[in-house]
Amino acid sequence: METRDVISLISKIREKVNRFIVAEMVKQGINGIGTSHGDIIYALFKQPRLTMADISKRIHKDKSTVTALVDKLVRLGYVTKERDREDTRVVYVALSPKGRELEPVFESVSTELLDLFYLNISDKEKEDLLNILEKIYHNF
Amino acid sequence: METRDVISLISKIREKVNRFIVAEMVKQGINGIGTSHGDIIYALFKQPRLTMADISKRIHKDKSTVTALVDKLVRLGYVTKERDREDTRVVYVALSPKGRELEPVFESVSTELLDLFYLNISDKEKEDLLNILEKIYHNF
DNA sequence: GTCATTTAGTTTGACATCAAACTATATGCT
DNA sequence: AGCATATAGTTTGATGTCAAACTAAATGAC
Repeated sequence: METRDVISLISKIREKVNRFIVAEMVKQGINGIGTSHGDIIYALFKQPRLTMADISKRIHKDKSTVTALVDKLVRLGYVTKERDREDTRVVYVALSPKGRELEPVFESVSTELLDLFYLNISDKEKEDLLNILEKIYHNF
Repeated sequence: METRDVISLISKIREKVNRFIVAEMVKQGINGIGTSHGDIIYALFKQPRLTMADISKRIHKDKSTVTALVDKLVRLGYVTKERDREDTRVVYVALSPKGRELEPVFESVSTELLDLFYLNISDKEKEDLLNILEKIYHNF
């Protein structure tokens, strides 16, 4: 029960959350998608198209990582890549119809996750938690 | 500022913590060591020798991952591997003299990390944070 | 005592990830 | 206009990670 344990707890919780998400997706028949792929798809629900650089910034992953992640999503048929006509360096990523079908699945997994995550946590605790974590985040 | 953000914050904080640790180690002249290697060495400060299975359990990583991590530590000269005479399936991992020299470095990095992490966080907040995170952890 | 099962660890194959080097294109300066 | 610089993405190489298959050794049931 030392203060140091908080850091370890944070790692472990993150791990549990990731495993939960992947497992729930598999239960709903969605295979081969990790949390980073999910982050990309989630971003595309809100913005119909994003460049590789946009995605990199959004999901906090290196651009070369994004190349690999998006290429996998293309392979799985969830998104498409298209070059900009004017600035041919730019690539736009957008959801395919199959990708759009994931939205309700994501919604339900997200709901289940939050229900479990916040089980027996009061509103005040939720608020405190958010405030404290934000302070810590800004310390770095 | 939604409740959902907490999960994303946790991921980001964990990422920051890991980067901080690795960067501080490099500053102190220790290269090639990631946080998982650090976890192994840290465990060996407290227990003079551990089996591969012990380590796997301690650091929450697959046993095959532990094989790779420990082999790297052997290559870097920080630990040694030795088979048990009686049960030759078992391998003991222990710190080398070079590995033991890391203890003060770890101490100082750990202190710096905690100082930064808890900057401007009151004792009450620390306690609340630990309690809430423990509850969440046990939800999974 | 022999055979099945369990246990400890390694190997293999796949993939996420990053950093550095690279390609191609656009922009800016003169 | 022409060259230097900046920007967008990809490729390459290294590493951490897991799961599944594998090897070797110990345990247990009969």
